[in-house]
Amino acid sequence: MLKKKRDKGTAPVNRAVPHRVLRQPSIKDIARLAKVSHPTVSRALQNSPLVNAQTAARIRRIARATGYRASAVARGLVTRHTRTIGLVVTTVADPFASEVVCGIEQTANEHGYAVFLADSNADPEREKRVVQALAERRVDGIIVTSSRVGTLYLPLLRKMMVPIVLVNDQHPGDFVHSVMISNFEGMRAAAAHLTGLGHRRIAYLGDRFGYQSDAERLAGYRAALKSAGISFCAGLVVHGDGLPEEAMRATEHLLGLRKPPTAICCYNDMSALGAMKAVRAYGLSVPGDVSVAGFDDLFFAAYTDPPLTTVRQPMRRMGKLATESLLKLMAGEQSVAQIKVGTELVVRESTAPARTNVCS
Amino acid sequence: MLKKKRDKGTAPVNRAVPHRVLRQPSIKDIARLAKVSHPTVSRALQNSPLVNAQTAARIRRIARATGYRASAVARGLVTRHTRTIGLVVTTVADPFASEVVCGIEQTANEHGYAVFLADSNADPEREKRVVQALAERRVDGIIVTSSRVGTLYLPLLRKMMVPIVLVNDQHPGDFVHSVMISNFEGMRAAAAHLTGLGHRRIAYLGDRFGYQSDAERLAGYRAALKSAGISFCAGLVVHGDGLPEEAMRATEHLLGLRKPPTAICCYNDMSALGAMKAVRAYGLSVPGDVSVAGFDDLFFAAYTDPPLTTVRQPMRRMGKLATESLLKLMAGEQSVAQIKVGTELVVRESTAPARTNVCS
DNA sequence: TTGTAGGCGTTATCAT
DNA sequence: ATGATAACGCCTACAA
Repeated sequence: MLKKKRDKGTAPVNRAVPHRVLRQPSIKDIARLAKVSHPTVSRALQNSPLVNAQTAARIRRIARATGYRASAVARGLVTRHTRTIGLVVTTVADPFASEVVCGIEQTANEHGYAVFLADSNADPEREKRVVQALAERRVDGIIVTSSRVGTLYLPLLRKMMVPIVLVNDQHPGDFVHSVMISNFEGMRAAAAHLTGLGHRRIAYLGDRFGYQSDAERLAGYRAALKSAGISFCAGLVVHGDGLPEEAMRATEHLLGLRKPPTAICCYNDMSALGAMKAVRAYGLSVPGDVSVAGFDDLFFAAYTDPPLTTVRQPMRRMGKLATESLLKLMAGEQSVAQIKVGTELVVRESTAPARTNVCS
Repeated sequence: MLKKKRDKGTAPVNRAVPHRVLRQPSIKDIARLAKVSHPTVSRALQNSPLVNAQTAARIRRIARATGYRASAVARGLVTRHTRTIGLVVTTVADPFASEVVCGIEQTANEHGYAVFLADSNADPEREKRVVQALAERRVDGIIVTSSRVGTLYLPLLRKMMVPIVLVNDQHPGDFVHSVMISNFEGMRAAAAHLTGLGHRRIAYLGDRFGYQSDAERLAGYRAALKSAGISFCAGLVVHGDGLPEEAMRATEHLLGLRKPPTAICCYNDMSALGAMKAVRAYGLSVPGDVSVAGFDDLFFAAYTDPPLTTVRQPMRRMGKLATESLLKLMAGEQSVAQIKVGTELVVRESTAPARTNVCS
């Protein structure tokens, strides 16, 4: 029986908490059982060719029988890398983030890396704290998704001396490594789709916390307008916070305009959800009276009524790309600094030709 | 400058990968700088009263200046606990799971614990592997959410000697610690709401992978029927996989029945999403022709058209409760074995009185 | 109040 | 092919 050494001689009563008094077998235990030295056990378990096949087999058998698992923490101490990455996210409880997280976790896992999940709640202070915590845990690399504070703790990240990859960060980055979505092209495609449908009064419903991505999408929207010969109207640009609730308010404002828009380009699908609800609440119909387009193509986009026309972001793949980039960096290789991934316009039924009598 | 010792004498060129050749400062570095011994540094940084206030201040200043952060891996080796918990989830890319994960992460973080996120993809083999990986990393405890294979690797978990808490596991558990939702009462309330509205032909759209929870919800549905004096009709029970797509198919089947239901109780909101779409596609309206009720109250429930009547699960709180339970267990305290959390019926607009001419 | 010595469970470097 | 021995960075006695 394996007991903590410090308990020796004290007849340790197993009181309700077995896991605190018992110890997992160590490499030395296995060595003793196999009548070899610990290094030999270590070698055998790593399938080193240097060890006799029979001894190796015996050692492995014993290891399996005892349920021995080498301690990654002890190994990490000596090898100086933990095969662990830190993943900082504003919140997992967001369908966009959770898809990215999923892609990251999968890829990391496939390469033998474990991931520490850290939620920042979009709170800069908390974000700094969690990064500190990751540093203490000696992660080999860090991925930060949709950080709203990128630049804020940039020096902090620098000091950690581990590679970092950003996914869709919201700040104009002097950061070396990141994977970003084609915000400009994506939104331009959505807006162009709308102008192609004959819409002339098209609104943009942005995200005031989106910074970089919001600016790029707005620019894409303006570019599409320009191409269609439609002059930009600042009054048709409103901002929510990327969530349905605020998007409803912003949409109500739009609908109350003397000359309301016949179409709305939303920063993301969450906003589109709110926009559609607001249009209905106003007694109008989507897309009969106003067309609505989203951005992201979250799972629910195909199930709204009407199904949402939106710009697809390959979220899982973005997570995968970020992880692969980080993996390279951690291996000491070079990696593309700015990975840009393309979007795809998914036309569903929330957008329709503008009604001619409404056109300006 | 701190360099890896092994590089000494070799004039190490800093080639593109600073983090592999540099080393983070260790406690000894700080000790040298502060002209004290390492234990003193250790004590100072832990705010031990045993160390002179001025020396402590000086040490802390130096530590801060150098960006020193004690290595959690070294500490873990000696203290024999890592302040780390493992979180196994079938997939994070699921709005239900991600809410629970969020609650867990928050609570763990507040208590100084880091969480390893492990995705099992509902694959038993993969689930076993990730648990092994967690064992190697010497997590202090494990939370498994919505496991479909609970019993399968139960012995494995036993061997790890760390406490485990399950959240909504899908297998009748002989597991000691878990937090579960009141499936029976929740679904009974939803179905009772429907019978109260005058519905007599009410269908149940379940989840064939839900096992335990599906069985309980089905039982709740049957209980409500019984209370209303409605005899159970097996033909009105269909099963999807908890996702919209399959729910659509199941709903189409229901709608094609000679005597189709006027209301559908769905296993979860995702299924309800599909059910509503199928009803519309069939040329019928929700709730005009058929009422639809969900379960979970995911964020989109308030934004569907019509807004979804559903049974709320306090997902974040469930995560919090699970974590608190695990925290107690890890501290060697007792904890309630089976925590049951209540639901709340949220009546929105996807349910309405049955049309009298349709009643049987 | 501080320093010295040992050990946590591995891997790495030498011998043999 | 195997075994001593020494790190890794920290904490915890115990000694001074």
